[in-house]
Amino acid sequence: MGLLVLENDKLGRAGVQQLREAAYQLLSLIPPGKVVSYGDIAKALGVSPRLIGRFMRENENPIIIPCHRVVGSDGRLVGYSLGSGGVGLKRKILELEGVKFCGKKVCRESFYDLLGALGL
DNA sequence: CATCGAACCAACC
DNA sequence: GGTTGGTTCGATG
Repeated sequence: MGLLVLENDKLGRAGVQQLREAAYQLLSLIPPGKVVSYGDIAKALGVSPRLIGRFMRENENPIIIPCHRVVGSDGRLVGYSLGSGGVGLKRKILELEGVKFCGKKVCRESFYDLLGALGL
């Protein structure tokens, strides 16, 4: 099953692009009704959370890249406020997916244990 | 719970 | 070289 490109010590310019692919894979393997935080992906890939955010924003495949399934570490809805109606829409989509909301944030149990799934 | 400041890393100017 | 992000965490009130 070899999958994902982990164990990167140093990343060059090309490495970043590879990271982008890995990030997309991770996002695509997130089950419906679950979400992950930028920090989780960042930790899984060993990069800074900001980098992940940039990947989502500059993503070229919004179809296979459910960026709306990515939320803040606290479960708060972030992003999606630049080009869309706002986090309100995002929340609606997540609710439709089956994600449980705790007031203004996503319930902790709705988080997908990405690190655990990767064996970290 | 809201705000401020600092850290991280790559891209952009 | 310095600033900016779809962030995060810690401290403060």
